[in-house]
Amino acid sequence: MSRDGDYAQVRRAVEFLSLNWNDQPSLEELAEYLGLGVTATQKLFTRWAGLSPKAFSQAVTLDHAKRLLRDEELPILDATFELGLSSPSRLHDLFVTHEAMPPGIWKLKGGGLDISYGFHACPFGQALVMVTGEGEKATLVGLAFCDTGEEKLALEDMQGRWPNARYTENLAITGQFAKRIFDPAHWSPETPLRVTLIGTDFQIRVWDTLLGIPLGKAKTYSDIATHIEKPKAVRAVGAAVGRNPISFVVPCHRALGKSGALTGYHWGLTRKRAMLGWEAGVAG
DNA sequence: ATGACATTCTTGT
DNA sequence: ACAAGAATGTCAT
Repeated sequence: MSRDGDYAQVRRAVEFLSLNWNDQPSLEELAEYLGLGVTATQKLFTRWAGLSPKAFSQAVTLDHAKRLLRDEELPILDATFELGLSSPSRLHDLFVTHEAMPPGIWKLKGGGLDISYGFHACPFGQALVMVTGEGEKATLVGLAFCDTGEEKLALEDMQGRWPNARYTENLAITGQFAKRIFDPAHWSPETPLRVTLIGTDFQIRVWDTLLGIPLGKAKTYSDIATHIEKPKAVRAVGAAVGRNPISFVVPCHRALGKSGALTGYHWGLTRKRAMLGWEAGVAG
């Protein structure tokens, strides 16, 4: 719970670090900017991500981003077989089973779909969770982020994607998902997270590819374009990645520009940096 | 560091 | 059908 409340300050820290990314700010400078003591700053970060401020600022540098890209190692995992089958590097990752929604539903813009939604505090601010189905068959269709006070905008953004669906607030249902997603202790292959992708064919192939990028790794937009056998569609890939309705679970934050630059993020570049830094802590 | 432009796919009209 | 735009990439300056 303290971890969730920390994001407001972590966000300021990440902003500060990316603003001054060229001249490695010292812990003292960071603490001063935050208006905290040096030890309070230390504690804030370890509580938030199990990462010291220094380790965190290293994790969000260009160099580190390039390192994520470099390790060629495995080709992108084929996302269609990930249930139960995992590479070592995936051991600590969030496990997901996913299916694509029949194109008909996409064309109807969510018509006939009942969606429960709810906001929950998470390490990256407020998470908007959207779920269809109940009990065993409940499946995640949307995940968005915003800062406290911007909930309405985020909800409108998401509702605009499937304007014909029926929306009901239901914190009991969405809370289960939130807990499972943001607490690495709940990540396990035995209880994979059920996810349903609603989008065009092209988008789904792109999101499929994203799901195959393990924690602690990243791919460039052109890597992804090559993987779906449309090597020149880099720009269209960027658009599709940005359109991803299940942010974080479908790890769109692991898509980087060829130079390692973070290029863009629908829910704010700062959040993308925070996610990568947080993941560096989870991975280590 | 900045800017022009090539290129592919989605989406709204 | 068509045109605009997108979380890119590359090359020139």
